[in-house]
Amino acid sequence: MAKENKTKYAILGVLSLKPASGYDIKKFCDETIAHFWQENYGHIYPVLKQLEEEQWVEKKTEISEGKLKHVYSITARGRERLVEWLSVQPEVTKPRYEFLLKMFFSKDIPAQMVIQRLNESKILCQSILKQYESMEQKIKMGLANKTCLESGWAYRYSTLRYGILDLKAKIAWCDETIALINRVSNQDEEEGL
Amino acid sequence: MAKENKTKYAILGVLSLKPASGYDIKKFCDETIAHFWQENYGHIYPVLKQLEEEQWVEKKTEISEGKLKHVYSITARGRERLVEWLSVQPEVTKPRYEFLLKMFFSKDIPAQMVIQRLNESKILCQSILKQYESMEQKIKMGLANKTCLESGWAYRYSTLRYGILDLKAKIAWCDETIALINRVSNQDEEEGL
DNA sequence: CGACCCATGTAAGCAGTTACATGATTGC
DNA sequence: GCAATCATGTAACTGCTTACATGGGTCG
Repeated sequence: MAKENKTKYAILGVLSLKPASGYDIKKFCDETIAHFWQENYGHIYPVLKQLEEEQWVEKKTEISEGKLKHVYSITARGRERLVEWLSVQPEVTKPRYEFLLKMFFSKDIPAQMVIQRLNESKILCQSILKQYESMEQKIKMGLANKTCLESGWAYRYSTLRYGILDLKAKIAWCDETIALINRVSNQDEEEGL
Repeated sequence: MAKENKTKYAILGVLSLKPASGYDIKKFCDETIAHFWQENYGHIYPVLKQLEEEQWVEKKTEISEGKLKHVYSITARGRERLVEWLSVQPEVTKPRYEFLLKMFFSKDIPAQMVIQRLNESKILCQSILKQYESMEQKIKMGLANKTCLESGWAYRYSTLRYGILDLKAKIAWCDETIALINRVSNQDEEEGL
């Protein structure tokens, strides 16, 4: 019943790269996979406890510089589960796009307001796209220097590429939608005269 | 605290078009906005009750052909709330893409399996794209016949266009990612020799 | 001395999903 | 007679979010 807990596998994935604490996991999510995945402490810590009970991960408590740190590492059993999960074709995610919901019902607000919102969205997308593209450049330079040729770079790179293609599509959509609404609302005015 | 209930506004939006029962609302979601929004009875009915208490909607009980039907219509107050919600720039949705999460951590499964999954995704996207494009054709024909020139068609049309551009981007991404993984795994083999 | 990062966790609570329960009508 | 569609709801449950609580270290 209800949805499957995907946080489990996200944590398992992060730990498959190297052992980490709850804090480290959160940081990794924010710094590296934030464009398609988010986690928060309120979910990470309880799920880590759960994973420990299921023996998918192991806890080691370290004390360095007076600071307490719980470092978790993936077990053999955990690695099996991870591979099992990786091997299953993911279900199609059916996200709920609030901005499209608003767009769909927007006839009751002024067209100029809708266009303004679209422009704001477009500008935001463009700025994120710039960031992604500079990340892409860095990866490409690294490749040229052969400094990041460990196995798996291509998978990580592809998720960035997804972000880039997705943003470009969104920007194109904003452009064509602005043009469409302008055309239609001008037409309405002419008919109104 | 917690997330805002967006179902409220989705229902309000549907009722702003015309009065409907819970059943009708569900049907509308499935038939018309399913590509970016889903609802289920387990949420619709309780939220309708809530909206009635807040006097955003009104209930009228009809009995036709022995069947009980609760028809809800939006009130003036409800329309105000809807316009208020429409006027606010939606937050950027940060969806969790399970397929990208898997992709990111895929180095532990065979490259050929990843490619197969990508191919399956691509084929699925293509078939949905075909459906969307035939819907688009119908709308365009309707426009030519001037049969659907009520205000607001452009907004609904734009949501379909979003679906189309999005799917095209996904298909392009599948293609380039398959090519990338093929290139990298061939390279690995050569180095292995 | 205040801001910021490191570090760990709990509690409350809503949103949303799935399964269950019920029954009439229509059409093959 | 059986499946599908119309029609309304409830119950149980989980996933995830947000706010709260706490405390040490570092740097300007």
